[in-house]
Amino acid sequence: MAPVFPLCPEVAPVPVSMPQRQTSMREAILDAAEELFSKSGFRAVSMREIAQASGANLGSISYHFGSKDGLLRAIYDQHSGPMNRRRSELLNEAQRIRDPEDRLAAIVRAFILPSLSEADGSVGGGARFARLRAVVMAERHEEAQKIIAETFNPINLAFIDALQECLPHLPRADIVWRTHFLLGAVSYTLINPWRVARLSDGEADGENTQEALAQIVHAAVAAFRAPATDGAAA
Amino acid sequence: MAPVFPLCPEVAPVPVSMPQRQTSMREAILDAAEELFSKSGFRAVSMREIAQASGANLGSISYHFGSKDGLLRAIYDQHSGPMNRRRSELLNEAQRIRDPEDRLAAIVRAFILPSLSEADGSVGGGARFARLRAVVMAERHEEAQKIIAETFNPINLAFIDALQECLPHLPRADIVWRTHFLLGAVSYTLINPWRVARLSDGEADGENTQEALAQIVHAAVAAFRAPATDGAAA
DNA sequence: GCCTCATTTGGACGCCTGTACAAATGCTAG
DNA sequence: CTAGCATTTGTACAGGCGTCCAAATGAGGC
Repeated sequence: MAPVFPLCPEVAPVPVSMPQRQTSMREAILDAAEELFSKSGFRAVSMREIAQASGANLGSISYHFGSKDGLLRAIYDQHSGPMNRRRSELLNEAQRIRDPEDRLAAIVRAFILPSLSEADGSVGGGARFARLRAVVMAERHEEAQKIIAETFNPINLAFIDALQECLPHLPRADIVWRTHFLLGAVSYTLINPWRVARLSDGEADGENTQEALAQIVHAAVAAFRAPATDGAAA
Repeated sequence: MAPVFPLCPEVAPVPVSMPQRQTSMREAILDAAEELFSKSGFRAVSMREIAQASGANLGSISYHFGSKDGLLRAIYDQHSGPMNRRRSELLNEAQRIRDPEDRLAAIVRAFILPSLSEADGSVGGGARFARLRAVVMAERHEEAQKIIAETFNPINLAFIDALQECLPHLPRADIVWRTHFLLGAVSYTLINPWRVARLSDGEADGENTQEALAQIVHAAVAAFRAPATDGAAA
């Protein structure tokens, strides 16, 4: 017997209005799984942990998602649509800016904002999902990498094209490299937010989204504005 | 086992003297474990896989290292000394440069070169170990994070101090942030070297150490040279 | 009322995990 | 050659894992 969690989050000591999302068990499982995966990675979290955290039965997870991989894919399906839509909108907005300097900064911001902001129109916000992506990517989980590539490569290429338009003098390879570094900086910040605070003795705060966003945009814009990298400069 | 990373162009075909290391079983286990951990992370690799890859018996691993955590710590112990020594040397060298512009670039290079180069004076080179650190760090393995912080924070702070000396006008928080981004870019490149090639249609090569080093140093120097980030600019 | 279908439940399955340990082996010194 | 110690071997263990399934439960249409 496992009488740990009798009944669930829905009829629990919750007031009335806010927790509207917890209608179905399926969503509770998705939410709990995303939370746990983003915190500890994919492999380290067991289906039993997810079951307990969501108040669902172990078998219900299999019933709704088929397998652990299926659960992961469902999480991606839930988020990739809204996130990419948001990024497209922001990119379009940014591209309408005439001044190339301002446009560059706006594009960079549009590129990373949906990954850093807490609200992206879907449950849990974009930051948690972005952290999940970063952590799972680092695990080199094959299925996840395939999904990520399929889902995010097209929009990433659109951003690279937009950047190329701002910086016509740069070889495309340089732009790709710097975009890659930008993604790395975001990932690293999402995975290890506390490191900034530790290295700065609390002067900087890695968990402050606004601060992180301002710092990263500023640094990235400076990097993009640098002249072409001479390969022989090594 | 499969030689998966053809990353290094510099000292590849050494004929006679190098591969004498395989004398003891203990070293064979360390080598195989580092290889596997750096490729797939800590949790995903079982002791049985390590045993098979190293040609050792499962029990021998317990005998030499006590536990799986012990094995991980042994890997860190093997590398952290040489790597930090190398970084200190390079930092000292860099700091002797008079011209602040050249000095900045040299410091950045000294900061990351031991993590990217294949040879750091210890078995397997620094790149594999750095990749291991990046992957394990992303797994949020507690023991590993403790070890990493203990081992690398002091030298990281030394680098930050050196950078501050080159850039006295910058608030320390800005320097910490940009150093953090630099680490993120390196980690991301080590974890996903192929992404650069995919995004650039092969025009850029993420597995080419020299190219990666040149690109990352160039971008980072530009970022460091940027004026202070105004917090209100968000 | 009953029938139906979606969901939930508890448990079982086989496999794999890290660890422990007694026995066998190999090497080195006396 | 033999004694002693370091190392290697094979195996056993207890427990966690993802998956699967038959039975129980629930709610809505007739």
